[in-house]
Amino acid sequence: MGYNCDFCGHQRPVVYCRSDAACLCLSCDRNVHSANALSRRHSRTLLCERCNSQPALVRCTEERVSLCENCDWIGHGTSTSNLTYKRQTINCYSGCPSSAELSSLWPFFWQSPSPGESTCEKELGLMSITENIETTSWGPTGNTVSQNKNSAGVAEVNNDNNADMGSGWDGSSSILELRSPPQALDQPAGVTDTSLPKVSCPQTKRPSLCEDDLYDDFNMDEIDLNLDNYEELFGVALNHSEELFENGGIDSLFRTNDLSAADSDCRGAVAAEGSSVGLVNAIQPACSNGASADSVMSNKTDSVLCFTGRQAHSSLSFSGLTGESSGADYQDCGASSMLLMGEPPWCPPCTENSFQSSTRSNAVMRYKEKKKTRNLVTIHAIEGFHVTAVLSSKECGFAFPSLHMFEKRVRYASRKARADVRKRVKGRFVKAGDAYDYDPLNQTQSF
DNA sequence: CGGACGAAACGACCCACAAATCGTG
DNA sequence: CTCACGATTTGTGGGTCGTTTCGTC
Repeated sequence: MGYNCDFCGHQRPVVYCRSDAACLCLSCDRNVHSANALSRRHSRTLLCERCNSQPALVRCTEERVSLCENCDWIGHGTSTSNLTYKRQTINCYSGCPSSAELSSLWPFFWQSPSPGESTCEKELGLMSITENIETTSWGPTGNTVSQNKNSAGVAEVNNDNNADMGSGWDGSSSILELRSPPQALDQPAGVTDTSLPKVSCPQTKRPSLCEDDLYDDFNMDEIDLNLDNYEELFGVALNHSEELFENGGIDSLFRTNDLSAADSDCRGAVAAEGSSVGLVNAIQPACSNGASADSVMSNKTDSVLCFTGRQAHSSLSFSGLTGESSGADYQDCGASSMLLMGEPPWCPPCTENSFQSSTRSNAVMRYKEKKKTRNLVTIHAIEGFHVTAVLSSKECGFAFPSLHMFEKRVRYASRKARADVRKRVKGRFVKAGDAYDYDPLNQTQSF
């Protein structure tokens, strides 16, 4: 991640593609995401103008700068003057919007002095919309450019917590609003508003999240481990996942996904992001309502909660063979890295440990009991999943640059197919014609 | 309570070779 | 500048082995 376009390497990056985890200039964004129908579905947003590595979530109208969650928190979250900063939520787009539509989506963007001066951006004028009503994989009603026009491209968020707190969570919310509720962005540091409801999505009639909910209803073990097969996870019914969505407040994120079977690869990414984000969102109000940040983040047994998040990711991503995730995964999957930093912006540190020790120990016990079966479920899902989802770079028209998001994703189906049928000796490939002890084709010993 | 021991889990490594990438003319 | 060609690098999966973690005595 740097200060040049990840694709062309010399233009200044302007937008961030979550699906590709790439920072792109507008020209490359257009080129890359017009390659095929799948790439057109990628959800993009502005790049953080401060760190130049993360997708921007908000636009500070005072400083006229687009900021990611981290930079926004660093710049405003700890400052008492953050109340004076007026910020706007930055919406995503997909497809290949024209310059006019981009300007409609991000009116501030074209006022900004930084982007748009290169020939790269001038090409925008030649852009043609092939899917101007292209729906993304995220929004319940289709997070489209046209949809965003209704709100002038921005969902204005004041620092008044009471002002339209739930606007980002209604049926027309955009992906960004789903990921980062306005109250999380603007809630002053160190303030725990006990008047806030316990639900993460006040207007979506989600069940309240109490401490027990955190363990019982929201424990991924209760959900993903019951999956008999991976189809159940990504099937139409989504029976078990329903529980996740109900409890995590991301139901609308998935139900309306109209992804084709051919796009199942992206579907995995959707699941990964959605799951983690939902967890973060659900954890947030729980913390802000008395659950100590320290109890969540720092103790040895804090793994109860942290692993819950890890579970959500590893179980649904269908790519992490190890079943565990690194910190980078959280970054990539869209979850706030604050979760890893120990001081989430929505959860000011406090010393009181509000978790009952017995409750925690019970949760630990449940975790340990189910730990063994977890990986089996995940691996089964992986085996049946990426075989059908993988496309080679030739088949796709371009290489996936976001491989670090899912470390074990197969990049080249042809190589996998060859490796699958290659003869081995004790797991190692052998030269063609040599004696072998394992033939994947007939599964018999040839000695 | 702490050390010793075994079991389980985990990750790194290896192999051949076609495909992808790079460098040169 | 484009193309062709050779050299180099990459990536793929199953088994093995060393290390770490966990549980029991």
